[in-house]
Amino acid sequence: MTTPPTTPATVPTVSGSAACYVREHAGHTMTIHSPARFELAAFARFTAGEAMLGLDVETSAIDDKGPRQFDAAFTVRLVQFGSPAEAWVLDPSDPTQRAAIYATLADPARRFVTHTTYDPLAVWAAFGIALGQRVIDTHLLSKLIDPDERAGHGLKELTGRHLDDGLKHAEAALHARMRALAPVGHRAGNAWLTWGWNHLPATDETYVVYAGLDAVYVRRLLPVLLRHCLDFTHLVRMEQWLAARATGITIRGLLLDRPYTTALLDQIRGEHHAAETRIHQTLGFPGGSPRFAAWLDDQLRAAGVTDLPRTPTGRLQVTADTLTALTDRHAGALPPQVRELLAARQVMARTSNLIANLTAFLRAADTAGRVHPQINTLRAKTARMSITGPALQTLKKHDPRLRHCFRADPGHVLISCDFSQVEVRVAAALSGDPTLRRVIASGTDIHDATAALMYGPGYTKEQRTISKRCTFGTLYGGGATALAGQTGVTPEVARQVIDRWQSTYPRVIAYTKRLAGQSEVITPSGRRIPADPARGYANGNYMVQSTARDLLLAAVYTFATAHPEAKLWLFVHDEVIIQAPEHDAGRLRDALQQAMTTTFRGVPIVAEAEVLGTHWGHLPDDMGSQPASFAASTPALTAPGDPDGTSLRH
DNA sequence: GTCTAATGCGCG
DNA sequence: AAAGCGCGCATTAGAC
Repeated sequence: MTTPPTTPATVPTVSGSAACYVREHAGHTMTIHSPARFELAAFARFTAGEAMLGLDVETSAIDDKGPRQFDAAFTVRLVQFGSPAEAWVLDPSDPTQRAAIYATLADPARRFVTHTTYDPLAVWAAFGIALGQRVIDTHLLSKLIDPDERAGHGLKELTGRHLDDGLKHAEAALHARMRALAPVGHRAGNAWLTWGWNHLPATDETYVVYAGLDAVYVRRLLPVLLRHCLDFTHLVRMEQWLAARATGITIRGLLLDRPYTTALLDQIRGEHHAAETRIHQTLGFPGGSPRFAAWLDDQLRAAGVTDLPRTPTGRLQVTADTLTALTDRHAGALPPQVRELLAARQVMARTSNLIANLTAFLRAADTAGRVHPQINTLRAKTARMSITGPALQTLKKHDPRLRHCFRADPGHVLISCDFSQVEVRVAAALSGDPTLRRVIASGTDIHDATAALMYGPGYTKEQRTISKRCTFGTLYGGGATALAGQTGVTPEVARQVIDRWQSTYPRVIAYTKRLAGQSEVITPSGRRIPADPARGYANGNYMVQSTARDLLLAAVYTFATAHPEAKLWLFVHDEVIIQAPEHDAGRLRDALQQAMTTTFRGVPIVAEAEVLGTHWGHLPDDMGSQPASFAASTPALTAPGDPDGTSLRH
């Protein structure tokens, strides 16, 4: 693609800023109307002629670790509406323009195209309007076309690939402008960028042109991407529905039990500090320093302990894991004082992760005590979702104190439902392996039955464990080395176990072998996943993991559309958590379990639902009273409007 | 000290 | 023949 030079043209006006700017890229002329001289009648004519508008917003700078769009200081500085040839850049600080923005966004007949969910969230935060399914996301479409995150799904990359490099030029110009205007003291590192987003004048030509072109280009991109989606338009519909629900979860937010979280953090910090002080006072340097590793290394050498894990530069590796192994194996050989400092260092390792988590919760919460996690509905190649800010899918499950930080809204309870061994069931359904299908149909424990088939009815506990690992290893594409590494058996023994598993379920093996040779995996739902040429063995996992994800989506769709009174609260891969009115908990628990209990190609898919109660994590009774009371201390909260549909807050 | 890449560890 | 899969993010380690 050739790059004709940008043709800046400014339509002169009587005084001050121009009314509009004209830019030409690759033979495409685009007019950008400035907020400096807004004309309501002309804007109304423009919107009346466009059924689908490109939508983009420019906002104040965002701190990713904070409440983002839900921060009290967050503002939308510009709102842009675009057709393929024209953009209107509006400044909401002007009452006339604000009213025009509001009327356009709130019009239930109007559709928008944005890139990512950043803009719909900003629209909610600034105007209280939930766009719901009235918005289509080009990022979502791009992920359906190529689910590989590394394919480049940014708006600049996509428009550069499919249209021309006009946006890239506009962005470069904007950055140059920000650097040029940033005052002394706001130039180091990325400070100029933060300053620019917050303070660049709303009528600055470079800023206005950049903002307007974003809306034009996202609008131009839509039909190009849609053409690539013709083979899976049903997925587009489904994913758009899910994205709107996920945005609803983000908007509603999860209620943080702040008194509990704060008290817990204080307590853990106390433990951490005590351990750190003990080491510092004894040795004269902090437990986290490399000097501690060197000291410990010396002590271990003196005690005759060698052959320990080291970093590439030869330093002793000090992680929670290596410390535990060390204590388990060599504590007896160490003098009491060394043993004690080692234990203190372990406390530090254990508590630092907790502190990081709890701090992140509190930082992410808005003034009402709600966190608004970002949900990427198509993060993994397999379409698995990710949750960030905070990363709620990765909290240590066996320490219920972490999950206990989150609670249902007053008068509500949380209900969780998860699939039982869904990946094994999906593998049975897709491969059609008669033995595995029979095992599942019989309703007995899959791992018990597998061990019995492999070793006879008198199988040992160890044999059950290794055959279970073998089942998962096969689904993941693992081999003898991996199995040996996990179980401690020799690779030869692992090889024999795998052989036994393979002759028990030969059709599963034949199926994954067949998939391994393909350059692309197409799932039953029509999803296309490109294979990694060097790792064809991963294809089986892509297929199974992705299909399991789509079974969850189908079930959630069935449930959520039938029961709008229950609110989706969180997804954890093969588990969904909803929030329901307390008085309705039993009925909605049953309905959720029923929706998730289905049949896939003749194989039963089983799910189990459970009413969790007011909090996510359940504390054992002896932990309940530990950190300060929280039950009655939650302040009355202003309930946000219902963001699931297309609704208005005010 | 500051930055980044790798590692470790949490979840499924 | 051999190959564990998919994530997020704090910590660690090393370069500058």
